[in-house]
Amino acid sequence: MPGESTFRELCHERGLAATHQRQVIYETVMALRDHPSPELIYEKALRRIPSISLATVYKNLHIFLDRGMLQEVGLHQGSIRIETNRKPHHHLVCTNCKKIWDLHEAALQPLQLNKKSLQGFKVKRISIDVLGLCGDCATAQS
Amino acid sequence: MPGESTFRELCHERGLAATHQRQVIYETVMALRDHPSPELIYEKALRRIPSISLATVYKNLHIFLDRGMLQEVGLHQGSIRIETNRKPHHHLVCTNCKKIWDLHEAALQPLQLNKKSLQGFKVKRISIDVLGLCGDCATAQS
DNA sequence: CTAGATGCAAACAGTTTGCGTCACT
DNA sequence: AGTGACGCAAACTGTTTGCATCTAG
Repeated sequence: MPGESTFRELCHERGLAATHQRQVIYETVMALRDHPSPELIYEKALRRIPSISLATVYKNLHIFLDRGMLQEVGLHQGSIRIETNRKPHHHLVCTNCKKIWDLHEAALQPLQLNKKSLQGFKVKRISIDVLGLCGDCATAQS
Repeated sequence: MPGESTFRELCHERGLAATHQRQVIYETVMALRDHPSPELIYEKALRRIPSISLATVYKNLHIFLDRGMLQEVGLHQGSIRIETNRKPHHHLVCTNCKKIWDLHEAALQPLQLNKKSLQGFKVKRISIDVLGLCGDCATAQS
C-alpha cells in the first residue's frame, strides 16, 4: 500500500507520530477539491472516525500547514481554507459572491522578483489573487 | 477645508450620509500606516469620539470596503486588516511571525493576464503575496 | 514506558445582529 | 419628516486551550 507508507514517511521525516486520525485527516484533504474549510474536513473525516473531534482536526491542520504538508489559501472569508490543488496555480476571487476559482499558472506570465527589495527575505512561494467580479455578479450589478 | 469637502463628496457620490462618525473612522484609517485591525481603528477613533462603538466601526469599514473607499489585505491572521498604502503595491508575508511588509510595485515585473482564461471575469485589482521567512525568522530557524 | 496525541468541554476573539433612539438630508 | 445611522448588548462563528486519558514508538 504505497499511500500509507508515503504518509508514514511524511510524518517520520518531521518527527510526527503517524496516528490513525492524522492519516484520515490528511487523506480526507487530499481527496477533496476546491478550498475546504476545517469544518468540512471534519465532517468528511467523521465518516471514517465517528469519534474524531473538531479540535483534533484544527490541531492537525495547523501542524500540516506549519510543516509544509499542506497549504492555506490567502483570501479568507471567515475561516481558514486549505489548498487541494497541488499544481502551482493562483486564484480568481469574486469580491461580491466570494467564490474562488483556480487559475492555472500558465494564465499568468511568469513573475520576476527584484532581489534587492527582498532584504534577506527567504521566498517560499508567491500567492496571486486576481480580484474582481465574476460573470454572474458583473451582470447582476449592471 | 479641502479634506472635509472631499469626504463629503466621496459619501454623496455613493449615497451615504456624511456623518461625524463616518468621517472620523475614515480619517483615522487614512492617518494610520501598516495594516490596522478594526480594533486598533476603534481605539484611535475613540480619542475623537469617546462614545463611538465598535459595531459602528465594523459597519462602516464594511461599507467603505464594499464601496471601494478602502481596501482589505488578503492575508488574514484572525482579523480583517485594512490597507493604508494608497500606492499600488504588494506584500511580503512571513509565514512564521506573520508580519507583513509592503513591496512597492516596481519590485515585481509587470504581470500580464491571459484574457482567455478569465472567462468573463471583470478584474479590479491583483493582489500578490510573497510568502516566506523574514530575515529574523530565517536565522532563528537555521 | 513515556512523550506526544486525542477528545471533550469550556473559554476566547473577532464579528454580526436586533432594536430603540438619534441625526443627516 | 423620513430614511438611514448610531450605540448598546446579546448572540454567533470560527478557533483555541486545559486537562484527563490513551497510544505510537
